[in-house]
Amino acid sequence: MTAEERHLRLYQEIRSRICLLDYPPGAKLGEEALAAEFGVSRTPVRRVLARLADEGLVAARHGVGTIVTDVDARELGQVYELRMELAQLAGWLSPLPITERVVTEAQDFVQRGAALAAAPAPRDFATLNMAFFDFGLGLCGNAALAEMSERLYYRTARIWLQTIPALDLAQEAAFFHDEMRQVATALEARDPRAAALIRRAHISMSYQRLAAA
Amino acid sequence: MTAEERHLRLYQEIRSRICLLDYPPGAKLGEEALAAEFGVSRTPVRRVLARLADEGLVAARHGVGTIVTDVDARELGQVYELRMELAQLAGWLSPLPITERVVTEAQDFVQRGAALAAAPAPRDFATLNMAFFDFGLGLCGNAALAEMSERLYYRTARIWLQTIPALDLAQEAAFFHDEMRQVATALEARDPRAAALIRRAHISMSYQRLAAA
DNA sequence: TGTGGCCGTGATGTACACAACATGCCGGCA
DNA sequence: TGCCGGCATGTTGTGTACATCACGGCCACA
Repeated sequence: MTAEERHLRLYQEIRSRICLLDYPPGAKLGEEALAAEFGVSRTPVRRVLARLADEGLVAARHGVGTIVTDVDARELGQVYELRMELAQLAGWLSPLPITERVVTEAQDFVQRGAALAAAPAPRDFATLNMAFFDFGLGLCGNAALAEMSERLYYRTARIWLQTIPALDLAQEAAFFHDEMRQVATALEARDPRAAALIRRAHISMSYQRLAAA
Repeated sequence: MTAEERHLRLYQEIRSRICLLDYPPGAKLGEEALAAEFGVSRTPVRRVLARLADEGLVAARHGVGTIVTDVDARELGQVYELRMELAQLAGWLSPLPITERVVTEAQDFVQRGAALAAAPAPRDFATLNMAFFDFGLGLCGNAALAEMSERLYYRTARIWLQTIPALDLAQEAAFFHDEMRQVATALEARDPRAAALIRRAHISMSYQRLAAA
């Protein structure tokens, strides 16, 4: 395994733990502890934590520790405002041709969404949401747009699991299932712009519910 | 001076050198050489190069060196497409109130633009362009949007100086001067959306001229 | 003379030791 | 009893030696 692959695995693993609240905001990510867990030295771990710090997910303070950051309301609103616009743009800037395989994947997501709605669990919800988001990135032919969208998504993804206790989990799962059904319908019609508009609408509604809670 | 400040200075300095072609695409950035120049060890330098690698400005290859990347035509087009949209969004998503000081700064940029048009020089051109871009970032109240715009700008900024020999330098300086005049006029009218639309228009026209060369 | 393998050289990647720093505790003193 | 200062402890930041890797030149051999 090459160095870059190791870095990517470590990065995605720790990022995932932050977004799934295995490391909640305020948690201390000890470099030594992580190094021991993954069987490497502090150096590659610091490389990953530096990247997470650049992306705003953690903050390293000398003599104290590397702390998972919190998401304040102002930042959250700004990120969602921008995410809405980018989600729509994904349907207009170089959308990739919708292949049969893409449609099949979308239908598979609908089924997984149905299973989630039947037995909702916060962690499964968040995991499926991340997977569906990654699927959406694959439909975007503009690499820069996909990169920015991913960066923004993961920047605030963790507040979702933080807010779930104040929301109706079953209703949220139903909304999510509906979103996937509508997106799948748009993709079956080979209409990337419709899919993008649906995504934008659901991001908007999701934020409204988040902000109200 | 704190560690983060040192990092930021080093980062901005090296990024500037890349965008001003002091380090042209293909150039090797030796960690040891940079460390010696700035009077530090390889460690902080590697921290900076890692960030530049994450942003796509350089590529570190084990056993070879850290190389300044080139910008291919497809990436350039996608980045400009997205930058146009973001430039317009800056006028709509939380634009900051336009103070008297902002107007004064804009008028100062117009004067500097006039001086540049009177005696055009590629490097001065690029430097003023970067300064004017940073000024524009300060008008955007959406921190996420400003961050993404900056990232995208610096990602392809170097192709400008690369393409200048194939363009009409005096004409480009005149275009740039016009852009600053129009933006200043919009800001004097306290109309951030007009300023944003002007920025978008000039990004679009600038790309058309770049792509034709 | 052409070619293939070996090795020197220099680069980035990793590990580790030490410096710099923040925090909390504990004891002395007013 | 309250407060203040020093110190122990643990953390991130830095420096440095070594491991790993790629490239290019050189030499042996066919």
